[in-house]
Amino acid sequence: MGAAAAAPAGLSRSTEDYLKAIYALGAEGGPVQTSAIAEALEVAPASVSGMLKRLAEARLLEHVPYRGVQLTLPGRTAALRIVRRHRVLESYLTSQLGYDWDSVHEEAERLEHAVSDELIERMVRVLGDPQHDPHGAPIPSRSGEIEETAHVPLTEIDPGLCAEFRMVSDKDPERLRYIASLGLVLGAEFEVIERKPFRGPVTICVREGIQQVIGYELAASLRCTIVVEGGAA
Amino acid sequence: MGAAAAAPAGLSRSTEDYLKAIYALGAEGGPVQTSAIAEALEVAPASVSGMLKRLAEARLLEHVPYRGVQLTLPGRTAALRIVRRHRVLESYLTSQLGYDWDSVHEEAERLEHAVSDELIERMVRVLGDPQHDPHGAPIPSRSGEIEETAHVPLTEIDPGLCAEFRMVSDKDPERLRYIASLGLVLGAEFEVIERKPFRGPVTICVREGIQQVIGYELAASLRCTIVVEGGAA
DNA sequence: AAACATTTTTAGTCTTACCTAATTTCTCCC
DNA sequence: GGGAGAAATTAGGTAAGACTAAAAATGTTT
Repeated sequence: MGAAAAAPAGLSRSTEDYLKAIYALGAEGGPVQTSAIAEALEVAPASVSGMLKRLAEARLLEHVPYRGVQLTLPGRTAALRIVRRHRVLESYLTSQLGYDWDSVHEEAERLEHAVSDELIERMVRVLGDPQHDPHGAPIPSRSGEIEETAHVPLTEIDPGLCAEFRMVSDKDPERLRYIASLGLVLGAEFEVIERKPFRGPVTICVREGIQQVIGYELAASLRCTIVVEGGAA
Repeated sequence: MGAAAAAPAGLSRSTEDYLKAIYALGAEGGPVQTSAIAEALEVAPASVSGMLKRLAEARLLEHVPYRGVQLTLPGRTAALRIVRRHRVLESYLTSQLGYDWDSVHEEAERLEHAVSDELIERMVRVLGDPQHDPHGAPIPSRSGEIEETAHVPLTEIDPGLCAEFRMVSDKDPERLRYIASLGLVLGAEFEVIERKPFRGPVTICVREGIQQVIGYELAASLRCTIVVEGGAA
């Protein structure tokens, strides 16, 4: 039973988008609301209701009317297959075709529905089995396992501590360009200098003498791990 | 005026498939019949009639009812854009991702509708501006120009002459595998030994002492150029 | 030129997936 | 416990793109 849970083939582009969105929204396991899906996919809530009925009939999710939805195992497996495709594509486009981390998302978003499993596995082979995409997100395995990320938002790290920048959402190109302009590339280490109250900005020091002030919203999107001084040796 | 004729963006997958099929069928300039399109795309003739009406309304082709269709300049440009994508993809998948010439077609067929122009141009850059796809078909330029091919079917080459294998359709994987198994790779030189009448088989000699007998249908699909003995120096 | 065959088009359905508008359900507050 | 407001669903419509069956145009034969 170790293998994948019969990932259903031949899902429509729309179906794949819904499953992916529901998976992303329901990462914590709780039920996902219609309005959240509507917002994520930029469609009217009524359209979502209609699609949820079809997806529930196909046993890809369970729908409790007026309450929300939850992916079934086959639904989750199908969603993770798309997530794998998306992240492998982002990795490949970045490493082999010169894309920047702010422009790959859009391209991967279209390609993920068109590539074959074989092509994805060929890309994986060329890349040497990458574990994370260019934004630090873990790439699910072929059988649908995904690494648990235990990252902390920058807004929750106490001043004085050192941290490493580990992950950020790939959705907004402008934000990604701005982050890079601050000197924050994946794996960058920095010290938290100050944190203003009431959702105020966070000040960090990326390199000796260079401080950056980061607004709360942006800081909250930066996922980090706290660096233990002298971790090795 | 030198540039492309305003290639319309945002065509549906179906629309792109129709334009590509009509372009391929109408290579000689004559009108293309409904039934030919239906057969090429494996849809009912009635479905083709419906789509032709939409395409004519969009000014992508001219439709004379009961007679046939012909692409307009914008239609031809759009078709050549798809052909370019398809052939660049086939070249890239073969050269960079280890696909064989018999398996690339299917993958390219799906990807051609999903890739951006930017990705295609990036692939072109990695490949060093290839002029032909893995089956010898010319790759249209970005502005929609395409090389005229003046190849001869193997069935029309007289015994005693030497020829070079230049191009073959990418559609049938089994046929491609068989062709390769005969020692016929693109650019291979051979001598025509014998040609039986009444659409009979053609015998060729690929290497000293090794003769191959090729059925008429297959031989007709092999496009070649006649080799002039001692062409250089 | 009439009759038959072929090709194409029209007519009428179906499915997917979206929309707006109207209704229903849930939640929260008084 | 009743009502206001938010959220979700149903109802009814549109567009693309496919289908089958029936009708019309074209071509071929005698």
